[in-house]
Amino acid sequence: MWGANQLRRASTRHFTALSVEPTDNEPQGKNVTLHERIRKGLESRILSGELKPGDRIPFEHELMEQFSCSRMTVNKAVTELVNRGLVTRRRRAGSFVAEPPSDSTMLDIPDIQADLQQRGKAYSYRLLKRHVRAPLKTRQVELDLARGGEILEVVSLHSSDGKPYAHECRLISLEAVPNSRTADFSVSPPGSWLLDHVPWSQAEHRISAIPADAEMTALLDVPDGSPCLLLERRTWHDQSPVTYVRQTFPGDRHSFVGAFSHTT
Amino acid sequence: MWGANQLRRASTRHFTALSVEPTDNEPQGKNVTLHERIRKGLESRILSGELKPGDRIPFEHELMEQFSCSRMTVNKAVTELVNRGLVTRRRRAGSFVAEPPSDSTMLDIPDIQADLQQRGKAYSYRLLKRHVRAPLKTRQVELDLARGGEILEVVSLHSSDGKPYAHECRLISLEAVPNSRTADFSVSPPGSWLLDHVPWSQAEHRISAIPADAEMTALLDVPDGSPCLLLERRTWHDQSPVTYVRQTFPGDRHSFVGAFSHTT
DNA sequence: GGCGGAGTTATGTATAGACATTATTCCATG
DNA sequence: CATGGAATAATGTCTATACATAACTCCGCC
Repeated sequence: MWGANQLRRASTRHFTALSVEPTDNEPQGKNVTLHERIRKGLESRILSGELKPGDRIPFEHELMEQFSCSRMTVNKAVTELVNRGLVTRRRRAGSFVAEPPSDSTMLDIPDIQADLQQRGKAYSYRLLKRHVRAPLKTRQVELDLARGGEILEVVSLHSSDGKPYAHECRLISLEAVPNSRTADFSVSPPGSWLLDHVPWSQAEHRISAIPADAEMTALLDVPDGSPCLLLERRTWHDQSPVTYVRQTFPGDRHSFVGAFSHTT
Repeated sequence: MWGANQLRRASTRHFTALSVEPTDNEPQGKNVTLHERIRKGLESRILSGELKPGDRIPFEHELMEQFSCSRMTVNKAVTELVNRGLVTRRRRAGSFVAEPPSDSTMLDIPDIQADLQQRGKAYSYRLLKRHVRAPLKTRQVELDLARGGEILEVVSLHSSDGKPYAHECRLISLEAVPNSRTADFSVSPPGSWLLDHVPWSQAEHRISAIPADAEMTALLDVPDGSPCLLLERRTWHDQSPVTYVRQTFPGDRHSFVGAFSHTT
């Protein structure tokens, strides 16, 4: 009935991490509880990428020994990580780093693919441009990404049933993701590649409405000046910028839909 | 630097509640754990409005007795409610239903007020129209809201530093919120009134880009046909529709910004 | 070989008790 | 009357233990 994209997994529990953060090497005075220290220790190992999705985290009895505490305490820490979606547990087998949620349409384009297919549409993708270049000195976003090095620019077009669905211009930090230099983006979009290679990232989104310029008019097949939805997203991994993407959707054909609740 | 509105507290942990739900009168077989039953019991009393923000929930020793279980078990249940933001605790005093978060700009207009003031802008509000009417039979949204009765329509304009900021057309279910019939919306917007009177609601959002029509051109002071951001929101309380709102922002002046994270 | 059951292991839930912390009440003393 | 301090009552954390449950391993019997 309301249809269109889903805006899911949009949570801001940790959004402060984008500005300030406590450097993690167990500082903060003394009044940190034990289960919190255990949780934060595991959490930072997961978020930093040391423990990757699918990896087993230490058994509860190992953590008991390591922190010389009771099982209830480590259980509380791990249970909290399960609640936050970072960990899944399997009886007899152990506890494992969870796969990052893939239903975050708002977070990345490739889910448009799943979304479209769910609604019986054909998804297709076309690479328009791909090159490595220096950041523009006038664009702070590009300088942040480059961090002294170069950036990879990937421009592409996503289509639904053969009709243009979204235009995407993406910048990737070669500093943060060096092996993106040799990745193949001619078949699948960079978004899905990044999701596989850089899980557990934070993102900042900006949605606005803009008129179609000459380029969009041609690529998206819309009248000149017609309203388009512009979605900009900057993504970080472990405090360092990873990618910036600018996606343009024809405004009359698409919208972002999401369900929210006060209750978390 | 990125400025603009904040898209906060946007979480979808419970978004399935909008479609299916388990009616709550403790069904589901037998394999429901005790702390879950305790938590759900309190949760439904809070979400239904029986326990309002500021109310004290039973002491842990009372819950112990009521469910004849140990304190650790009720503690686990209440701790989970704290994690979800439904409850706050004060030593010696007890545990209380939390105030609903007010930083949810995306969820309601009145926070634009706070947002603007924070950035040194003057916020003003003007009521354009207000009347009670029957739902249009051709609009499913209005029929859902009315539930056999009438609906209240409130049209208003929000301004920043004297310049139009957003146009708002709101429908309120007189069935779900009967005392809105006599509420005064000439000074403060209906959004903030509703937040005070119907806390703990769920909402479904839709963001799209549309061209300004003649009415918006005049009210928002933008060129004819220029892109506008349209935010539609339907809100439920305890499974029943409360309000539908349609907010139009000049696209060149505003955007929605939010920070997200995979990690919850 | 394969099938089934016993044992093993790690998580899942719950208990009873201990001590700490915080904030309130209330009383005694100056 | 004010003020300091003890008693009190709630949550905050942690322990040691128990039993349940799921899933895997291994071994023996047909």
